[in-house]
This record gives sequence, structure tokens and C-alpha cells, in this order.
Amino acid sequence: MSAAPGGKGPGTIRDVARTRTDPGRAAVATRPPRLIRPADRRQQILAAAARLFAEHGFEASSVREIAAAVKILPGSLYHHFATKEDMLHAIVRDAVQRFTAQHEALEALAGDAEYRLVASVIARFRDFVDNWEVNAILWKDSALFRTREEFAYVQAAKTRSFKMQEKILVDGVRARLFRADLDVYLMIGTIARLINSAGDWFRSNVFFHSDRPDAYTLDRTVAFHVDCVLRLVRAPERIAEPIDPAWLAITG
Amino acid sequence: MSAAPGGKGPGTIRDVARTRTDPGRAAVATRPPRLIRPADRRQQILAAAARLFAEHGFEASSVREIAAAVKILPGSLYHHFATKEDMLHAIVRDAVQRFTAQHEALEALAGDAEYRLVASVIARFRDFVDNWEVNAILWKDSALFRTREEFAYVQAAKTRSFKMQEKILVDGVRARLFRADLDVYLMIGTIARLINSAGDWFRSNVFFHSDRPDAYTLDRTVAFHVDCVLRLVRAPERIAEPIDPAWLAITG
DNA sequence: GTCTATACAGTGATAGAC
DNA sequence: GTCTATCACTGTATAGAC
Repeated sequence: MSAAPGGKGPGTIRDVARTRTDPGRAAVATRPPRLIRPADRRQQILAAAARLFAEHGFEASSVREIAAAVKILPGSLYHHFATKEDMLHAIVRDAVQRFTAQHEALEALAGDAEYRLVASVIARFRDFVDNWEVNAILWKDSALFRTREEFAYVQAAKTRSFKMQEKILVDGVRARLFRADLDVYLMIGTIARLINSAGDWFRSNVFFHSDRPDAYTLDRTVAFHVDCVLRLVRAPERIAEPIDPAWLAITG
Repeated sequence: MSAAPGGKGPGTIRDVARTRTDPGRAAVATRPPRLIRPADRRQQILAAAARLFAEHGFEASSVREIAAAVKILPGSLYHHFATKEDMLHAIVRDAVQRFTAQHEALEALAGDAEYRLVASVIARFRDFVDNWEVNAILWKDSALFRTREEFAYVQAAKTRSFKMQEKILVDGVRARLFRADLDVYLMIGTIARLINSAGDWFRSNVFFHSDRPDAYTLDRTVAFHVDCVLRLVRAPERIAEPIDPAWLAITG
């Protein structure tokens, strides 16, 4: 049986899944509150831009569309952002900060490799659903972030994520929780693609075909994918071991 | 042990993986051959368009770029195609025909559910790599094909693919080759996303991080993913069963 | 902070000469 | 079958009034 900590305190899956950043916190703290803060408008624009970028891609989205979405004229956008690309930077920087916070929470997590793997899968899936727009952008327009030097910090975050996953998988193999013949390199990518594409599917619940309108809840879908990942990595003799239900009950 | 047919004749994985369509065959057969057939120029344009659509998306690709790629002037493209969208239709119709041929070959395949599942995974992965451009388009611009009615035939092909996969998985569960608790609906999508995203990764061998420049051959990568899929679906007591190496030796 | 007005390059597509 | 020339429109971005 895979070992996990008590379930309370600062080292549980729950804490990782709840990891959030708090943008604009400093500004609010140092100034008296206003009825309409300027940051709101900016965030409103970013939200609209993120949605369009996620749905049509960055290149295919126009500033006219973004402006229309926030009921403003195109020219007025340039009071808030210098270029369209600056909007993309603002959007993905938020996400990169969130990823960093998640990584730190995961690395501080007590428990064995399997517990940490489950925690990372759940955190990743939930983040994808909670922040679908930016995750879809990073996922679908990944060529853009790979190619352009201005977005090197995105790749850096992905590398950190890779290293963390590598440590988890290697630890698991050493502890004989995971298969001895596990190809860690291929498996890290496979799990990442599995979770990302599943999160994307879950959000745009369309799938291949139109029939079968069943309601797959978030918890059920997360449990399914945790089960998938464990089947891929677990040592054969542990394949049928149940998963601690407490690990999955993190809907908050 | 999972049962498969002899290995020769018209019912092997090899035949499915080799499924191809032969566009322009009829035209060539009924006319005397020329030094430069008009179909060549058309195919040349389609190839360039497919590449650009795959790399930047349909919307973000311009007819000027396509024209430049085939060293022609933008206006001349409209002698071959009425609209940019017509080019996309020509590209995806080819792929849909190929999918249909693959489905028929798979449905005509002798052997049990596991053998057919392995065949479908291999065929799909290899098709994704062999015809990367159109598969990437269908994969990355999937929202376009889902939304627009003119592309309903693409969705129809995906539905046929879903039904076929459903039959394979249900057959496998009935035959007790696969897990009794298998969620067929979720698993079909999971396998499809796993293979598609893996094919995309394999082609643009970049991954998350820049280190580790190992050479993963096509055969090795296919074997890895076949193994993954079988781990996801197999009954627990069959999890460690070896895969017939002959099933994988289809590089032809 | 948003507006009006606009610059100017790029977009898909067309007409007719060669 | 390709070219030249051009259309109407949309693309990002800017300047200055309010």
C-alpha cells in the first residue's frame, strides 16, 4: 500500500489543488479602495482576450474582436496594452506564476511517489478546468511559445514541471511502487498529454460524436484519469490496489 | 493469450497499417499520360496549404503564403480553387477517405478484440505520422470542424471511428480480455487523445524541455503506446502478458 | 479612460490581358 | 495556367480631442 500523510495540515493534495495566485493584491493593499479599480478593466480585457485566444488561437484573434467583447473601441485597448502580444504575455505570466506556486506546493508535499503523482495529476487537471482559457492557449498554440524567444519563460516553467515529474517517477521506480521497466522520459510526456487533452475535452464536452449526453462530473472524471495514470506506471503486482478515496475527495 | 490469425493474407495488422487511397487514379487511367499532369500542380498547392494550415492553423494562414510556397501569384491560386476553404475541403476529404478505408480494413480484420485494438492503435499512430499535416489540422483546428456545418462529413467519419472502437472495446470486455469495469465511453476518447497527441509529439519531437535528445524510433514509440493502451484496458490478471512481437513488426 | 479619426500593411477574392 | 492590377475589407497600431 502506498503511504500518505495524515490528511490535515500543510502537506495534502487538497492544498496543492487549491493553489492560487492573487494578482493585484499589492496594489489594493497600498491604496484606498475605489468603486471601480483600474485593474478591473484590465482584467476584464485580459479575460476576453484569453477566451478568444483559446477558442480561435492567438494569431486568428483580432484586437477588434477583443474590443467588441469588452464593449470598447479598438483604439482604446492601446491605453491598457502596448500590443496584442503584450496581452498574451499578461495572460500567460499569470499562469506561469500559478504553475510555479503549484510546483512548490507539490515539492513540499509529504508522502510517497504515488501520492505525489496523484496529487500532481489532480492539481493539473483541476487547474486546466479552472483556468481553461490560458491552459488551452498554452496547449494549442504551443508552437508559438516554443518558437518565439520572448516566451522562453513559458518553456522554463515547463522544464521545471518536467524535472518535478521526473523526480516523482524515478522515486516511484526506486521504491518499487512503479514498474521497473518504466520509460520515465516517454511516460512524463504521455501523462502530460493525457491530462491536458483530457482537461480540454472535459471543458468542451463535445467529444467525437454527438450521442451519449451523459453527465460526467469533475470528480468522476478526475478519478478516471488518476486511475489511468496509475495503471500506466504501477508495478504489475500493485495494479489492482485500490486508491485511497480520501486522495480524490478534493473538490473543495 | 489473445488470439490472432496466421499472419498472412488479407486480414493482418500489416494490411490495415498500409491502407492508402489513390487520388487521381481514375483520371490517369482514362487519359493518355502527360509529362506534367494538371493534377500535380493541384496536389502541390494542396501540400503547401496543408503544411501551412497544420503549422499556423487554417485562419492564420494566408493565400499569399500558400501562393509563395508554390512560387505562384496569389491570384493564380483561384484558377485551381474557388476559395481558401475549398482547399481545406480538398485536404480533409482525402483524409476522410483514407479513414474510411482504414475502418473497412479494420472491420474486415480477423482476430479477437485485443488484436483489433492493437491494429487500430498502430494504424492510427502511423497514419498520424505519415499524414501529419492533415491529422494535425483535424486535431488542432477541431473546433472549426465541429462548429461549421460544411464540415459535417468530418464529424461523421469521427462518429464511425467511435462506433468501431466501441465495438472493439465491448467485444473485449465480453470476452474477458479487458477489464469488466472499463468505462468504454471515456476510454475511447482517452485512447484517441493519447494516440493523436502522441503522434503530434512524435512528429515535432520537441517535448516539454530541450534536454534529452534521444532518438525514439517509430517502431519503439509505437510499441510504447500499444503497451500503454493495453495497460489501460486489459483485465488485471492479463496485465503482464507479453504482446506478440509480430503484431508490432509492421514498419513495412 | 474612452472617444474619433485614420494610417497603412495585409486579407480573400475578381477581371481581363497574355 | 499564370500574370497584372485591383477591389473591398480587415489587420494592428497611432494621434489627438474630450
